[in-house]
Amino acid sequence: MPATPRHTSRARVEAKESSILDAAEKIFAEAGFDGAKVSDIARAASVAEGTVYLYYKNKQDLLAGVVGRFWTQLTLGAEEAIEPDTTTAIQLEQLGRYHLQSLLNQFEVVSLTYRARPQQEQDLDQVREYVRVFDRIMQRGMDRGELPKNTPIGQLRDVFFGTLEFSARTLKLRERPYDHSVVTNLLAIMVGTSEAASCVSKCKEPSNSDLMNAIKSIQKQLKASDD
Amino acid sequence: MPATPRHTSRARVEAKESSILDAAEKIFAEAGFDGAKVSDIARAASVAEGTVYLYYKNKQDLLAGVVGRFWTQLTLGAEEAIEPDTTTAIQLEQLGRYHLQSLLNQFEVVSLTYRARPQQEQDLDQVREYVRVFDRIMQRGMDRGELPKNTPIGQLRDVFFGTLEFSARTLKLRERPYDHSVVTNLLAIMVGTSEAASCVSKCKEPSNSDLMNAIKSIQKQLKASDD
DNA sequence: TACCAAAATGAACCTGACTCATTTAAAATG
DNA sequence: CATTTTAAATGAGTCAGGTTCATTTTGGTA
Repeated sequence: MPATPRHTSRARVEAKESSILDAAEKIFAEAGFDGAKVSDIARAASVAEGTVYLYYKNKQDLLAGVVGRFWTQLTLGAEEAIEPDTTTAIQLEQLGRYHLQSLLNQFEVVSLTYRARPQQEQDLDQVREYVRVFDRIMQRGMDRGELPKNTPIGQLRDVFFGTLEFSARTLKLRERPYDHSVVTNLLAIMVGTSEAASCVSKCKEPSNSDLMNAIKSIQKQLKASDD
Repeated sequence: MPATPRHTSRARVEAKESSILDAAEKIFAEAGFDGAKVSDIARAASVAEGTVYLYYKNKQDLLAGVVGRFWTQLTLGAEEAIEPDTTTAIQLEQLGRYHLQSLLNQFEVVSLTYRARPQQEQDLDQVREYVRVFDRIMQRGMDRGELPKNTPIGQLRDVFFGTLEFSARTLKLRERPYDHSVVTNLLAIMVGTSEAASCVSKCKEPSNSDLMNAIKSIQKQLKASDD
C-alpha cells in the first residue's frame, strides 16, 4: 500500500542486481565466458549461487546483461563525446576516436559481445541504440549537404564500425596503443577530408608534361636496352 | 618395410579425420558450438564418441579443425577467383565479391570462427594465410603504382575485411541476398575508382602520382636489368 | 510480537565433455 | 596361414559445473 517501501526495496534489489553484474563482468572479462564459473561470479558478488538465477534466467542471460549494460553506457559516453555544434567531419572524428578508444580499453567486454549475439534477437537492442548515434550524425550531415552522398548511409555505417573493430583487433594483436591515424585515414576515405586535400595538392607541384617527357625518354632507353 | 601399407593406412586415417570434420561442421553449423554435443557429432560421423578424441584433443580443438579447414579452402578459392593479369582495382573487386559471397553462403561457419579465435594464437594461422591474398594484391598494386598510397596497407586491410564482414552481417540480418554495390562502393572508397574519377576530372588527365609511380616502376626495371 | 510474502540459500540433480580399461582390427613375422 | 605385435576403436564410467527447488532467512506490516 505505502508508496515508499516498494521504492526502498526496489533500490535494494537494483543495487544487488548491479553488484551481480559487476561481479559477472569482472569474472567474464578475466576468464572468458566458458572459463567463468557461475559459482565464482556468485562468490565475487557475495551471494549464493542460486541467487544469481533469481535475477538472470541462466548464464547466457547473465552475459547478455553485462554486454547490454556496456553498450548502454557506451551510448551515453558517445553522446557526451560529440560536440553538437560542429561540422559532420569533426563529429565523425570524435565518434571514431571515442569508439576506437573504447574498443581498446574494454576489449574483453567487447569480445564477449560476440558470445551474446547469436542468441535471441533482442539481445542486440542496446547495440542498435548505440549505432543510432552514428546514424544521427550522418543524417544531419546529409541534410546540411556536408557529405558526398555517393554511398548510402547504411553501407557507410558498416565501413565505419567494421573498420574500427578490425583495427582495434589489429592494434590489440600487435600490442599497440590507440593510434589516431586509423581514425584520420578512415575519415579521409569516408568523407574525403584529406583525400580531397591531397588531390588538390597533387594537381599543382611539378608539371604534368614534365613527368610525361621523363617517362617517354626512360621508355625509349628501356626499349633500346631490350633489343 | 613395404612402401604402401603405411600409405594406405594413412589415407584411411585421413579419410576418417575428414569425415569427422564433415560431421562436426554440419552439427556445429546447425546447433552452434554450445548446442552441439560431441555425441551427436560422433553419431553423425558413424564413430564412437571416444574416437573423436583420438583425432582432436577436445571440443574446442575440433572446432579449430573445422574453422581452419574452412579458411584454407577459402584461400584456395580466392586464388582461383582472381585473374593474375589484370589491374589491381579489378583484382580487389574480384576478391571483394568472392569474400562477401563466401561470408554470406557460409555464414554459420564464419560465425564459429569467433569461438575459435580467442583461443591459442596458432588457431588463426589459416586466417592469416587467407589475408595474405589481399596483401599480395595490394603489394603488387603499390609496385605498379596503381594505388593512391595515402593509407598504409595494414589499415586498408582492416577497412576491406572489416567492412565486408559487417556488411555481410547486415545483409544476413535483413535477409537480403548478395549485393554487389557493397563491393563497388567499398572499392570506390579504397582505391578511388569513382572517387578518384571525380578527383582526376578536377585535376585533368592522368594524375600526377600515377605518373610518378610509373616512373618509379620503370626505374626499378632499369636497375634490375643493369645487374 | 506475530505474521506473511518476498528474497536468499546451498545441497542435490542432471547434462554432457572427457578418460581409460577393454575389445577389435590391421600389420608384421616365420 | 597361424601367430604375434601393434595400432585403432569402443563405450561405460567419471566428473565438472550449470541449473533447480525444498528449506531458511529477512524485512515489512498489523
